[in-house]
Amino acid sequence: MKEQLTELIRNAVERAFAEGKLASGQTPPINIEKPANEEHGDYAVNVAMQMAKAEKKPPRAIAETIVGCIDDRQGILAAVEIAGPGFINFRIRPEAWLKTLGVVEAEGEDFGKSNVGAGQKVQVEFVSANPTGPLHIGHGRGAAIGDTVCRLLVATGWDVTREFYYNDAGAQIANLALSVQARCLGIEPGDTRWPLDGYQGEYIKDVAKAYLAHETVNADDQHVTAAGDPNDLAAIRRFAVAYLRREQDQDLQAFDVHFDVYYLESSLYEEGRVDAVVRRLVESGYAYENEGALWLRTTDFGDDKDRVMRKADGSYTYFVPDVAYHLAKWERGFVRVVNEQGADHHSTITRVRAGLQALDAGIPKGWPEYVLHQMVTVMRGGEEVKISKRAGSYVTLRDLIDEVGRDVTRYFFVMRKPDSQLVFDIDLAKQQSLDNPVYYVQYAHARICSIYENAREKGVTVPEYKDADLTRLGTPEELAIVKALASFPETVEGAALNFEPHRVTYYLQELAGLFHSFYNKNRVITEDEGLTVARLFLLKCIAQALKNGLAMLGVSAPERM
RNA sequence: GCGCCUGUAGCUCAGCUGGAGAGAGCAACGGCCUUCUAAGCCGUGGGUCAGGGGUUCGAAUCCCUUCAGGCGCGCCA
Repeated sequence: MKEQLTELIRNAVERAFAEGKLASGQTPPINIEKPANEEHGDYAVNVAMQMAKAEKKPPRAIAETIVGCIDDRQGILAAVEIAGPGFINFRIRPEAWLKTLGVVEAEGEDFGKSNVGAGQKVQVEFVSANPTGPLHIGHGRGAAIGDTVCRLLVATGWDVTREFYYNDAGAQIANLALSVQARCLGIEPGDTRWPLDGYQGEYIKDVAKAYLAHETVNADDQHVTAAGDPNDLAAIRRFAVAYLRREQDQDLQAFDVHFDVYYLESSLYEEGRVDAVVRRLVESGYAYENEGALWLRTTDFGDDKDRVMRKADGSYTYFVPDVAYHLAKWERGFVRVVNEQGADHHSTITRVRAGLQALDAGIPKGWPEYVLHQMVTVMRGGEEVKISKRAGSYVTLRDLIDEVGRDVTRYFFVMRKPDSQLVFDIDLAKQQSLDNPVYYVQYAHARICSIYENAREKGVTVPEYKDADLTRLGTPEELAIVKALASFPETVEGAALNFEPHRVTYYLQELAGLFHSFYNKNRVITEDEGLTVARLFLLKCIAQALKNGLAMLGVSAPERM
């Protein structure tokens, strides 16, 4: 609908130019918006105001001219008015609105999708937790946002690769191996032989026990049988990584999050990519030696200080493999790369981009893109639950899913703009009431299914578009629903474009609210067969939109609650 | 001290990339079930959009600044 109207206006402006009624010859971008006030119609456009300067005419006069040039061949307009400082307000004919329901049926599960991505490759990296412990709440938010962004990109026509990157060989992993080894040998935290900054969590004991028992673990990307020898540190490391990767996989599966690629930091070293990147950076002239270390002049690319690449001890800082990894992404042909990560790592953005620019590899300045999410605080019984890895008091993602369910967890994590901090209220999440927006939306879907059931018992089947006489619909509540349905694709597109899944949750709550309101005011199944069929069809469209929207969030649409 | 994020109703938060007397949910108060799920609906009250400047025909939205909160500022990842 919005698109049709945009064309109509653009044509009108161009016709005005062609007929010499307007002089500037420059068509500004047509911004159509939905006025907050209903008296201002269904849509409003501000072109006349935007053109005022170039035309050297008052906006209202320009508006008059444009309106005079509108050629509404399809007859979608009921009224056009010029209002306020120069807005052109449009009212769409109810029949035109109702026609959009045909689209909902025709597209079915695809309703809401579009093809702005045109099948181009995009890679989304998210979670990327190191295998040193179970996934915690922060990873959960990242997983929910990242996966939803992927679903939204798929829905808007992109060819999406989901990728998980992790460090399987660095200092932290060495520390992990030492911690497991200590447990194998019966050493406890606090013991003088306990490794410095060792991982103290209970789960380390489980890893040690499994290792000593020669267990075999199969993770998505790791398959290792334990050697069982507490003196073989390398074997312990391999086993511990696989074990904890498997744990994380189970968490992710419980969350319905799946990856296409697991990328190992160690492979960057094995394939010589890290050395190659350092060489290229030295050749490009942005590197220099100082105090025994090799530095990169990242300040040339907006960083606030230069960064060390190779430490005095000869090893690399983490940011070098990071650059190598992103160069590899670029070479794999991703025109777009999106990194979803916690905002506490935001300083890596400048560094990674600076490193890539210093390569002179023709990588665009703003590549890769980032979605950063702010911290999550967990509340239970009105008190904050502290998350401390070292102390072992630990709210894991799996604990949360087990306690409140996958649907609620996913929904809550994407309910807020990633930029704002999130308070996860476990008590609220567990409530099966109107306080809980997930159930509110799901209930609308279930309610519609229940009405279907009822209709079936009375011998009425769910109708198709061609069976329904939609002119029977026309109450304000019904039209409000139809208009909301028509705006679903725009909502999805906006959410995908801005990496803002919360827009979908707000949309769904609004649509569910419109339905509940309609339901309380009207009966669907009545003696009036024509009206019954028309309304059943409207409900079918609502259910479709709810289901499709929930699917984009990875949340189920139950038929019964 | 510097960088990023945030500041909107008592609480939790939207505000469609600058539009037309500022919205939703919860909480408070008052109503609606012999009829398709009351896990629902309807109504009422509630605001210096943190403060101050600026740009603009027009600012919660953009720029500057002050204040408050969070995160980050390693030859850690």
